[in-house]
Amino acid sequence: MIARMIRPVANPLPALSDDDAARLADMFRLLGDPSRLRIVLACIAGPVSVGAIAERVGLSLSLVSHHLRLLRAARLVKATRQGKQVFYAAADDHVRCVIADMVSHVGEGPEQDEREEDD
Amino acid sequence: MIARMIRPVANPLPALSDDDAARLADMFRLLGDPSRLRIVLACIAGPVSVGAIAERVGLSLSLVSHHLRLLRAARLVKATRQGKQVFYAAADDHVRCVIADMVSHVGEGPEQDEREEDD
DNA sequence: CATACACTTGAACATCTGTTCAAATGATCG
DNA sequence: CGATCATTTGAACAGATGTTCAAGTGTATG
Repeated sequence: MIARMIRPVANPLPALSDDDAARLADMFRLLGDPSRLRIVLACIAGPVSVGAIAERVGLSLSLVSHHLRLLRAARLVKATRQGKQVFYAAADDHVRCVIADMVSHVGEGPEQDEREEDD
Repeated sequence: MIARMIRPVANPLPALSDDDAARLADMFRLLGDPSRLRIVLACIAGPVSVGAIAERVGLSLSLVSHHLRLLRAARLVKATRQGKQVFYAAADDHVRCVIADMVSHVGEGPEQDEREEDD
């Protein structure tokens, strides 16, 4: 019940420059890979070590690390060293919001490819 | 003022299945291409013809059509025929939200690649 | 110092994906 | 019907991208 709270009906999106659009696209592209997205989802849960992530999502340590590097560079996740381990967490609430919104969108309709729907 | 309204601090994101994650990733991947994202942005403005989009974003008719097909299949945009022309618009407010949230994220910090920031 | 653990890095490979060009479809008008 | 406009489609190509394997850091422990 409290899950789906007051949703502002979307900001006006003040005319992004082509450069801004490119930066945005970079972010979306990072979330656009299933493995990487699952890694991000694992990080949203809370600070998790690389090994824990790898096990959770069922990917090699190496691959997870590669992905984390990209996500870190884009500031989608942030890292914290603690002894031998490195813990990763979602950078801020925006990434959670973005994903939550997209979940809403997907949950909307079972996605069928039709030409028009104005009949 | 009314633009940035009450922002719920993000839904709990109720444990997505690997399948759901894949579907989500598909959506994000579509927004992850600069050309395609600019097309979506053009569609958010309001119902626009393919030709108008092509001119606005500076891409060939053919390419825009190819992209629109993918966006349509993912229900990110919806099409409406009107005479010879076909008008496209953003499917719903969710896509606007998603993009707006990502804008917020990018606007947050000028993105630098550091190992840790807990000092 | 040497060993072991946790993670990172680099190069190589196969695959996917955006783009282009040419041809085809659909719709309106004379 | 033939012509023309608006959009779509298919095949083909170059470049980007995810994945793997092997080797390289860095940190604690004995």
